[in-house]
Amino acid sequence: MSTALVDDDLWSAIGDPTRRRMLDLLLADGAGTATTLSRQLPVTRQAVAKHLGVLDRAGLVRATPDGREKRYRVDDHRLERAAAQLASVGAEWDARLQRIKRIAEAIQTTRSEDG
Amino acid sequence: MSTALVDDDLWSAIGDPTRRRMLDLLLADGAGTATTLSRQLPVTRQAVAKHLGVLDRAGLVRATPDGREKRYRVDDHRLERAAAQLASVGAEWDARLQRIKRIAEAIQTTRSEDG
DNA sequence: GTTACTCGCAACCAAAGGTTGCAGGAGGTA
DNA sequence: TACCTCCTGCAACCTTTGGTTGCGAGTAAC
Repeated sequence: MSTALVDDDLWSAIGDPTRRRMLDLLLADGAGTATTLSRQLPVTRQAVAKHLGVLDRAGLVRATPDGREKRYRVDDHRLERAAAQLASVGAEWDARLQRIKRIAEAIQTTRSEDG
Repeated sequence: MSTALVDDDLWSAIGDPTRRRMLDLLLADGAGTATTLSRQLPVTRQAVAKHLGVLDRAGLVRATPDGREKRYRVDDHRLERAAAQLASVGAEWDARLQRIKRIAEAIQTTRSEDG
């Protein structure tokens, strides 16, 4: 079962569209704070801060206190793992669909031979 | 930006773990009703029915009234598209990470040459 | 016709994403 | 030092969503 392979915390962390955009921004800029990210997003700083908390607990980002700022950076290994899980679920579904197609074709063939 | 390529309705439909398990079950069994699915899941029939509504509106499943039952089947094309989107987001993140690694290595090299 | 099973609707609850408002700490500057 | 600015964190509140229970209605089988 494809979902059995998936770390549900990791998945739910990347399941939210705002959090995915935040990861994109962090990757593009290298790092960012709740304030800088909120300036590039259609949500408030507090919403971003909550999301950063979720991503932090999921291990996808890590914080570095820097003066009065709290600078966040993507954890490469964790995001790689998340990317791999996405790909694996997609691949699993594809494989199932292909299997179903082959079975359907086999049934067609059998019917033609019978009829 | 990776998220820009993603149909948000489609993604949010497959973002829920229960809905992913439902898709897995529908693929494995070929078809199912709210009642049969709920028997294989840790949630009630009504919850399953709501999820089927979400999946239906996202186009990932289609319903066929069959006597007193309402039989649901996966829409192959739509799920293929969803799988492709998952894979593409994962691939995009991978590509960004690799790019960052190459840049980091280039900086290392430059520093060694300078120093 | 009665019994059993399925579906759909409505009310209700808890968690999550989002908002506003406010207090506090770290820097820069007169 | 005092002041002003900016970033952070906490708390209250609203709305959506995943989930529940309860109930009424239709279909199938005996």
